[in-house]
Amino acid sequence: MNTAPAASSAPAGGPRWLTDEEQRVWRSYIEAATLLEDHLDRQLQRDAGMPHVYYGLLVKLAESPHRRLRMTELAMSAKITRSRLSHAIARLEKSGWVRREDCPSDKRGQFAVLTDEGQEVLDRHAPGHVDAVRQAVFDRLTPEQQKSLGEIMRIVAEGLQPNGAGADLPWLR
Amino acid sequence: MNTAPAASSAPAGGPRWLTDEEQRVWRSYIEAATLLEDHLDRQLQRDAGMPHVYYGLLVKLAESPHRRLRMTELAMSAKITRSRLSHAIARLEKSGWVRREDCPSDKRGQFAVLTDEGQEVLDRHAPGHVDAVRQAVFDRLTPEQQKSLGEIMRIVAEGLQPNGAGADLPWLR
DNA sequence: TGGTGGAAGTTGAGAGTTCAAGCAATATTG
DNA sequence: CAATATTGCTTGAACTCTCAACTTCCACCA
Repeated sequence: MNTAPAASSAPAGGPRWLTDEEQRVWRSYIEAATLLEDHLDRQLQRDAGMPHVYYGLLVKLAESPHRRLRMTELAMSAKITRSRLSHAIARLEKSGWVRREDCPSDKRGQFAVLTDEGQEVLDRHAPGHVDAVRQAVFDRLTPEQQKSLGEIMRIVAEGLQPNGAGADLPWLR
Repeated sequence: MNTAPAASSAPAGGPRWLTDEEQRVWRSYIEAATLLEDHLDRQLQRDAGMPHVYYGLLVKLAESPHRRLRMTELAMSAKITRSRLSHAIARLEKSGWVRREDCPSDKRGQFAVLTDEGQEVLDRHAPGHVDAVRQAVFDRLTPEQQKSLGEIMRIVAEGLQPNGAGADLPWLR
């Protein structure tokens, strides 16, 4: 959803428009990404009572030593801003799935800790979520396509990473 | 962000967990999608004063006959709900980039029409947006990868489409 | 022709996100 | 060691999105 004046590319320094084929690829990407995010959000909101991102946060915590992570680490790992994470953790705390703990070695620091309830919610709804992901993505792709998707997305993600040879951001603002 | 108890898959009817490799692919997808959407939103918000989705709506209108589309058609084409579109068009109307028009043949119907101002905003910011997309995606992928990405995302999108051999939804609720 | 069911679109409230500003604690530097 | 800059995280307001009504109008059919 974004480009195309008339023909393909401009003569010299003008904007390098997307070719028709590039446009088709981009459009497919946007559509799939929109539908997929929407689909997973809806599935998890219905079944587990939280959006997809929040579920992802619980998973990250569950995989971490002592089920805990510093706020900034969690934010970086989930690729979201600290602000967004602050609000998210506040909400997850209200639901009883996460608890905050002070960091002993740095009085500014906070740990987000997965509670037992949080772990239970995760255990209870993981199968349904995996199914949704399978049905929407993996079951429809050949092994080669899956591999390809992984490589492609890894490249794109790296390019947008604060460090990743591309950006100059102090990490997402 | 979502799956993995310990090993790969369960014996019988149990949930089919993602393999380690599938998990890596999925993680890469989520990260790239999150970073990309964030990046484009920020770019467009800064330069053009609207989020990526809204920009996409203007593009759809610009490509349509008489720069207009019925609300439902626009919503379907952009893969968003009617409700979301209603709010979005209200906002774009306030900004002066879109105007609503009654449909003569169906008194319930509304057209969303791109205004001249809207077209100008689009013309003014398209180059910057194309650049952003190129830098983040196309410049980093080989032609084969681009082709592959297109095929993969087309498949995923089709699977989540209301009709597309998969869902039973009255089109997104 | 007058119900009745469905389609088109909107609305408002609640939830989530962004952005800029802010506070407190740590690191750095002269 | 006292300024000063930086880091870690939070906050509130403005904005966007979702969900569940709700209104209006069309289409169908007896």
